[in-house]
Amino acid sequence: MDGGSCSNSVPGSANFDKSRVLDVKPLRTLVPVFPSNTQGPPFASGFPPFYPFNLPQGVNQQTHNPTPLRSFPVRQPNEVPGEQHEDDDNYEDEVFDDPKPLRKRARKARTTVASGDFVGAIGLSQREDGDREVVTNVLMRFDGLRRKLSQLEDVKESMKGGIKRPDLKAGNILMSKGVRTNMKKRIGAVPGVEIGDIFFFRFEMCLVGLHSQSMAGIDYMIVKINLEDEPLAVSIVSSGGYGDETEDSNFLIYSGHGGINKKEQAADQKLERGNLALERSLHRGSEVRVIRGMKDAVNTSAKVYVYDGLYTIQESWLEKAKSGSSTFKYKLVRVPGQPNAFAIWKSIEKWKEMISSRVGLILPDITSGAEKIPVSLVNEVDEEKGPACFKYFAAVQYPKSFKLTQPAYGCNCQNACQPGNLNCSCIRKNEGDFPYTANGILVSRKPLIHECGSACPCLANCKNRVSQSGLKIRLEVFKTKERGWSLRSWDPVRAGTFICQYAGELIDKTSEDDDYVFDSTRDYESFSWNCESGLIDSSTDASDNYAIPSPVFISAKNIGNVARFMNHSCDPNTFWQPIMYEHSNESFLCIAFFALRHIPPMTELTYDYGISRSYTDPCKKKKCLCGSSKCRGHFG
DNA sequence: GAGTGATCAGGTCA
DNA sequence: CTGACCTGATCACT
Repeated sequence: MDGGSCSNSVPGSANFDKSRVLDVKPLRTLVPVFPSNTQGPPFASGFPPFYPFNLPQGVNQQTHNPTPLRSFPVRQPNEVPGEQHEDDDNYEDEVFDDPKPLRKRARKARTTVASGDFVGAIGLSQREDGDREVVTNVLMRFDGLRRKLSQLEDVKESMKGGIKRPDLKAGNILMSKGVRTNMKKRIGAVPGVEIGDIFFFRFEMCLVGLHSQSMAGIDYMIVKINLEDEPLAVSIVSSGGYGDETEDSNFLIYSGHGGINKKEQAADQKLERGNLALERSLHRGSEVRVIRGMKDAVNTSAKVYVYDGLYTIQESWLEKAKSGSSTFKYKLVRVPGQPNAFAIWKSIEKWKEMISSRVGLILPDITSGAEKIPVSLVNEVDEEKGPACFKYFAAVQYPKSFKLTQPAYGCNCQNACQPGNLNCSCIRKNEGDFPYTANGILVSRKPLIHECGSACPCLANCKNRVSQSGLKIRLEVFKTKERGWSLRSWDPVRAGTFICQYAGELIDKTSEDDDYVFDSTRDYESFSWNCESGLIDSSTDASDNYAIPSPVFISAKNIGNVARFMNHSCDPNTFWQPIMYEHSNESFLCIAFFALRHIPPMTELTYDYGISRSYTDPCKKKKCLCGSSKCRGHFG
């Protein structure tokens, strides 16, 4: 890819009111950065192929990719940030040790107008009223920062005390920097937030203006009606703490707040604040946004929140709890005509209990047990009984010739590799970063991630083996109306979650009649995913706009896994990440897919197929049917 | 182990 | 400025 291009479409780049941008902080420079430092395998100098594959250098590499990859040397203590840190332009804390502060400032001024991308403040008008793009942008930046803070906390874990709340820290930082939207409270829909959107932290809903209380379940605002101030509810979060009735997806019995004392006995609830606002909303027939919270099926200690659209309050009453104290109850009814959201979750619950209740089910498990959890095959749109024949295999098949001849070496950690332990050679290979958070979420995209393998003595519960542990989310292969078979998840998927590898046969190069090929040499649209630098002092991650290196071709035509069903989208919700690990004294490379953002259940999983550089005939490109607003029209 | 309760340091907004 | 509040991570305990 052209790592230096600034014209790519990054979330949040298009519709900013530039005149109102207060503080635009460009991350990327206009000029490609050529690192002089050439240490640090595997992409140290120029453009080598992936470590074990010494394929002849393809034509595409030289002619179409003049930008060398940046290297990722481990930053030495006292190392003066040089050329390679130009991306950190907004890194005020580092300016003092920059040998060329003047030039830096000049560059900043020059690139201000061209920026307006992932990094930078949100325009004032968009802080008040957002749209889909800003909402996505804010959420991506929140999670990037949260993951980074989480990674830093994991390192400090040995130090006692200090409860880990990266979500609060990240939210606090973004709030103070003005990285938020829909600050104006409103009754009814919030621009840019869609019914069915999912959230994993209360702060995410604060930042996009869906529910601006970080803890409280009822959010309300004072509305002037006939010159009188009246509190009206704007949104509620039902998360189970008060024993709400949530069985029917069209109704909800919600309890008022208060009355729960930690030490003393439960007290009567009072008709004040949120309770009063709900009462007034009932009288006025005012609509209330409802967010339903429940346990995350994948990470049972965490919670997921679904925005389930607008409800009206039908009735309210006072109920005696077991303790004898009285509690307010509100019956909310879903406004008809809205797309299903929570109802889908309820259906999935049923399918999980009894697979035969899934309408259109062809096979309960297309993997025939090759994966730890089943992948069902479903067709709800026509009569086709399944995709063309292929052999299901969960991993890549490596031909002999590709196997590494050099001896592999793993780490020598005894139990599980500990973040921050620089004696662990696997961590050192990752520039000192542990690639995943404690619950297995990818922190940052990198040119290559090194996982522990069987050459490492650490135990199988080592957290640095995420891509080797098989499927964790419940997937379904399904027939689409226009785009053949596709893949989606029954479980909600949070950003950075490992989805699957691209399994298949490793081949020399692609043949043009193979629709099931993964080809790393294509042109891929760049995008930002990592934590932007400048938000936290210790953020040393380079921009993730690195060029995609090295030829890797995997054909899933005859042998493959679920990944072969993933369709292309110009606005994808997953991305691929090269991962290397060692096994039986040999190194293996795999392509792993991770969630780019939070993905609600039953949403089609897609990635960017890229555009082949070897086609001279543009007619061979395929017409794109992704339907996104960012659609480039074709792919392949 | 998985599920639950207790505990505690944290945020924002009114 | 204080305090209420349907947090989220962790640990002890079934």
